[in-house]
Amino acid sequence: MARISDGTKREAILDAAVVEIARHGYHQTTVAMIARRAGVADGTIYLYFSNKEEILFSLFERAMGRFISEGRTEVDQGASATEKLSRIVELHLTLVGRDRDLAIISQVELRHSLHFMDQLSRNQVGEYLAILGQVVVQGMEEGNFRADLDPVFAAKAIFGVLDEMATDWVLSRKNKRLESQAGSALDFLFGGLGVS
Amino acid sequence: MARISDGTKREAILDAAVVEIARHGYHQTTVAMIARRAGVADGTIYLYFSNKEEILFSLFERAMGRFISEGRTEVDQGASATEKLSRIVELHLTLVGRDRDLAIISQVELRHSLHFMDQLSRNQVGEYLAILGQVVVQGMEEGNFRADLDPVFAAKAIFGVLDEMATDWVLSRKNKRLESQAGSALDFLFGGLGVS
Amino acid sequence: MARISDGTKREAILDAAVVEIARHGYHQTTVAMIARRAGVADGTIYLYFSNKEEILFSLFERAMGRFISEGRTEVDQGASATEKLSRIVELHLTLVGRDRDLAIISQVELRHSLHFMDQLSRNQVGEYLAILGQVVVQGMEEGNFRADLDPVFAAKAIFGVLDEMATDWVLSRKNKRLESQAGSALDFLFGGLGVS
Amino acid sequence: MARISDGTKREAILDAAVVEIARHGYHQTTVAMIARRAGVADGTIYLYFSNKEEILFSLFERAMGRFISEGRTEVDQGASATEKLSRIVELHLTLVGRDRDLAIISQVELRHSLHFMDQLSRNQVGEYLAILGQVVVQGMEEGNFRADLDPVFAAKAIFGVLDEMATDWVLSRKNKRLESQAGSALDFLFGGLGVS
DNA sequence: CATGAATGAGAATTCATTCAT
DNA sequence: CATGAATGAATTCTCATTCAT
Repeated sequence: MARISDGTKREAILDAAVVEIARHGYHQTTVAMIARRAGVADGTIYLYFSNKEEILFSLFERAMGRFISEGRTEVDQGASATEKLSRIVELHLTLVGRDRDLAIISQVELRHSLHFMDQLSRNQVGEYLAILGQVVVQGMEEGNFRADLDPVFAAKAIFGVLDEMATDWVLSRKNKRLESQAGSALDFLFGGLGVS
Repeated sequence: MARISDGTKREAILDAAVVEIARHGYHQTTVAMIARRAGVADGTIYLYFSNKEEILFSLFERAMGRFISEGRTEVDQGASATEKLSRIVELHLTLVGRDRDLAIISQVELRHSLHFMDQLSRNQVGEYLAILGQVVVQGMEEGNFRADLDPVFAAKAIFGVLDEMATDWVLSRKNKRLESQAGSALDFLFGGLGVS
Repeated sequence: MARISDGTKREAILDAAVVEIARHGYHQTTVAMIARRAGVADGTIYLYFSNKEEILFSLFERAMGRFISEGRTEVDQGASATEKLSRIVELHLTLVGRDRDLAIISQVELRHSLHFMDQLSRNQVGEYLAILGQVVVQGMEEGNFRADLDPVFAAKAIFGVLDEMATDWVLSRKNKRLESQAGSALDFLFGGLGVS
Repeated sequence: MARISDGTKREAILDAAVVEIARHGYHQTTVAMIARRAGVADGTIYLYFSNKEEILFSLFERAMGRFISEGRTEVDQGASATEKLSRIVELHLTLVGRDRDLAIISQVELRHSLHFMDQLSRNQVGEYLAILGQVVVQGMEEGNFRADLDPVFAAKAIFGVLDEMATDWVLSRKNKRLESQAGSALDFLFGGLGVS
């Protein structure tokens, strides 16, 4: 019966869902478990979400919302592509590394099904890739990035590196901060293996 | 009542599982569906696998087996690290791109749960990363790769790029061959964004 | 859709279980059969019992509860041991003979397994034997029962006679009332075969 | 693949069944378990028994066979009823107490279902009760047993006492020999509680 | 006679979702 | 808005039994 301080019951449900799903996995988490942790009745969940899957979607949207808005802020600042990318990388790793439970969900639970990944890819991830692509284009225009790159491909490659780092961090239970590797990441992204 | 194709019944069950799981997702696939497609009785499944999850594990092992053995072959050949990596990248993309159903499973269904990913990561993926790391070390020793790289990190980054490409290919239903992007991938891996 | 008879849904389920299990035996009785007779959904059973076996346990407890409480009442009344035993014997036979379905369960179904009998023996039956033993002790102290008896053994012997009568009554489908044999039983218990 | 020394495969199967059923209970014992212990293939069981239940029946018959034949021998010897009963009681307790596994089966597993108990009661147990009844009649004719007894009832009472002793011995895991209580049993059977 | 791989019917149990209060 | 008791569809897994070899 934990009463929620900050605000809406919807938020409380999402907060509870993050913990339960990160701990037990989406399929092992029952609606009742989420309800109990959120301090509401089972049925109450359905006043805010039309079904269990929508909780997962909403979870993701809430998290991705911050992600993109902050990412876009970086991009919108007048910096150079090099600086922008640096900031995005750091932001990505910082945001993911901030909340392990949420990271588990975004790196593992959210990838449950083709259907689900499709949604992510088409929407939020797609938007994120678009932002990355814009930065790459800018870098090329500024003459700082190689001219022979396909920006769409490069965006995916960047995302791939960051995503793998995040997954690796989730799976290794070390306490090392994820963003501490931002330097190595940028180093690799900027120069690759350094083959001339 | 499809007759067993390649020989053993176990293989037939795995073959059937690939198709059904790729098509419907692991959780929506019932053991009965796999049995029907394999042309065996439901109970027969349990003569070869102790439970449903073990089918998924076995699926992965079978696929990863080829993967690693072929990957190791590339590495064991006396070529330079640059050549080795080229071959590995092509092999990776070719193998994944060869069977879309299997790719769906490896890129999506196999990542069902933390528990499951842990297994993958600790075992086969870990071994794969080790191979990549060795190639990076070799490249550094040969003077072709930058000396300031952390080989472990670089291996993960390479894997991240390839893995993202694979996932992207699975999600985009285009018919474009996955290995056709091997050149772009190598280009990126070798030189990154080209920031000097 | 039989409407609940006595009040609570739990009772309705137990009532239904008595009938079904007596009629078909524990193993041939499905949870669905009990649910249907009780007029509830299958899942509802599990709101009141954690599994099928617990229904059987609860059945027994409910029945044995009355048994012991009434038995103890007899003992607690200030009568002589001879009178007490008479009353207990009559009560035992009357209670068992009152409901043939319940008798089938207590004499047959409840003795399913070592595990199960252990439970019974350690708990309710043990308590019942203790009561019988107390009566025997009292009878000896009053000088009405032989002094050379082991009360613990005597209690078991008494229980054995009553239990065999009950089982015999269940198996013989005659309509003869079980308690009509109380006289013979007491006669035997008091004097045995009359060997001097 | 233990090869059986003494004789028939049928016996080996029954021997194996006694152990497995005593250890795990009838329902938890699979035909495969019995087959493995007997050192035969699953299918072989069905060359000797038409189904699983028949194994249980046969088990009982084999055991009861000795029982009755030895019991009848006692009766057929020219002794007095008092002596006969003494011998029967000792024999009963000795035979049951000789093999705990078999005792578990006869006291617990064999009482699985109404259907099953019916069979027992109508056949072997019925015959055993008949023998006991004859002894009681003889005792009355000899003037050693009370004249006012119903021999049929007395036989059941005697059986009830012995049966309860056997069950009690099975459930109490003490090592005390069952036949060591033959004296107490006879004492009780001959004189009851000694109420005059 | 013996085998043991294959069968497939069968049942307990779970849990997302509803709806009367 | 909130509740939580009730629902009942859905699915894994077991195992007695068969039968081709």
